[in-house]
Amino acid sequence: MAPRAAARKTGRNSESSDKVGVICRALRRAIIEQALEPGARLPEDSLGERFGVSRTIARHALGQLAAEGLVELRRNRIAVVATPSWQEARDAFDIRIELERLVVRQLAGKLTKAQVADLNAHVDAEDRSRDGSDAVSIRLATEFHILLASMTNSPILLRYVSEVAYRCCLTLSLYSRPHSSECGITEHRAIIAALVQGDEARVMGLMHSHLDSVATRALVAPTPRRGRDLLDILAPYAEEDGSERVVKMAKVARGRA
Amino acid sequence: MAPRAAARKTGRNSESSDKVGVICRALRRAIIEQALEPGARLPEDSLGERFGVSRTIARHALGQLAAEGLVELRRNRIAVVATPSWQEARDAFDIRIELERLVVRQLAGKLTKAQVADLNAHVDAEDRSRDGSDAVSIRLATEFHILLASMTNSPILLRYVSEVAYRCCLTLSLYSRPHSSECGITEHRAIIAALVQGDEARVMGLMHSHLDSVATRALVAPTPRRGRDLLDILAPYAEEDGSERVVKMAKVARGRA
DNA sequence: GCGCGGCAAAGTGCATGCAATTGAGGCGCT
DNA sequence: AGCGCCTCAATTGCATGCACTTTGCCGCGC
Repeated sequence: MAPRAAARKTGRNSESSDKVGVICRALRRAIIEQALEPGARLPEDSLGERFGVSRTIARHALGQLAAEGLVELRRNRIAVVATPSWQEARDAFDIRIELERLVVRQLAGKLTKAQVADLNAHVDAEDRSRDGSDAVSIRLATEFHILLASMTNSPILLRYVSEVAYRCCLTLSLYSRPHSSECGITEHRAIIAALVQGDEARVMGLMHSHLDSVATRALVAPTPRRGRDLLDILAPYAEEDGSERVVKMAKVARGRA
Repeated sequence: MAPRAAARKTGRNSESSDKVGVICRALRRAIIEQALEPGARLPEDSLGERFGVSRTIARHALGQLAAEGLVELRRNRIAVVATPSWQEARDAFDIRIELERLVVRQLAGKLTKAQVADLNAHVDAEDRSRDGSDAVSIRLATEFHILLASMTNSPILLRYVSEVAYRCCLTLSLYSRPHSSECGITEHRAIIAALVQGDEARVMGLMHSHLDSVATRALVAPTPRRGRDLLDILAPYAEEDGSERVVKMAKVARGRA
């Protein structure tokens, strides 16, 4: 009733109930903070119950997350948090390096005062988080890069950088030593400075070496060494019945033998 | 029953009924062949009816395509084929250039005989398609790049190259002159040759200039000039109720000129 | 003691039904 | 005629129900 009168409210309303989005964001965050480890089971019912929605919605959210590579969906089986292979982790970092070079190239010398302030505030938050849990500082480090990407005003670039950064973040929980993280903060500050200064080549170099160092520091072992990895190694063998599979970007790469 | 015995069949079965995937592939293809123009409406019921599934499945497929940026999903409104802005088209090409440089860098000098044969066969097909419809040759040109990406054995790279290539393909139907396409074929052959020869720098340069020339040749006008563009231009203004919105790649474009 | 076969619980795959929202045309008012 | 309200068909948002698949478990035969 009074549809016309309510129409004004509708605008605000349209944002409010994005249930799928809420679940996606929550899960993404839980995954990158390692509250959900790779391999963790994500049954639709439990998800639905936890978030107060039906399986339909939970399922849809899992679909989105699977499209982003954070979740693995196997037919008739419980969805699990993705467990990227070491090779996939390397590939993700390679892609990320190129994408973020693009980001800083577009941004060099073009940041507004407000944006610089935002960036500095974020790095300050990173600094403060060094006392807290590792998980939070890893998340903040990742979000620094996403914040940067959001400043390009390129929705596409933002989306790809976000995705690949989350994936890289996920791999850290698999292949990195317990340590890490705090080291990147000074590099973040250097990147901001170089961006303000506006030297394209220099800032691209900085970003490149920053990510490269994170990658090589993080991805320590050519073969994963963690509790679950026997299962990981066996997975590709146990999976198939012999028939070839279309390039579904599923498991093609595993074979590094 | 006889679950153990039936297990053999299950393997074959698992491939057969991927209804969501079937719909996605069909729609993707229809979109890049311009059977579905940007702005075309995609109601869930019609889709479901056409493919013999329920709305639930059609909806899920639309969700996936929206995640890939081929479809725009607005709450409580009919889904439509995406209508990227000119700027988004440029951004997509920029990203694509970087990603495909990565592809050829990984592939240079590492192609097997079989792979080279596949590539040549594909380009032959492109050649033959010059008599046929523009749509098909555009699709084949795009698929050449995807074929290349699939040879890297990096599922992640393959996924991103595919997505961004499809998006670029989509923009061609909006911003390019009727002409085009056949020109790229000789460049494809040159790239294959350089890959076989194995000169990394050279093949990266070739790929770069190939894509760059496609982009600049294709994206002719800084402001789109096509039937529906008054609506396009007005869309961002008509959209909001004043509250800020994160760059959400929102666009409104209804057909019906 | 050990493995095989089957049963039951858990979980997914999908369709359908109902409420809510939107968009468009009709109707009256000015 | 022009303008705005109101109503209704079209369409989406979401939950629920049913069938099928998978998996763990228990008992049976060897």
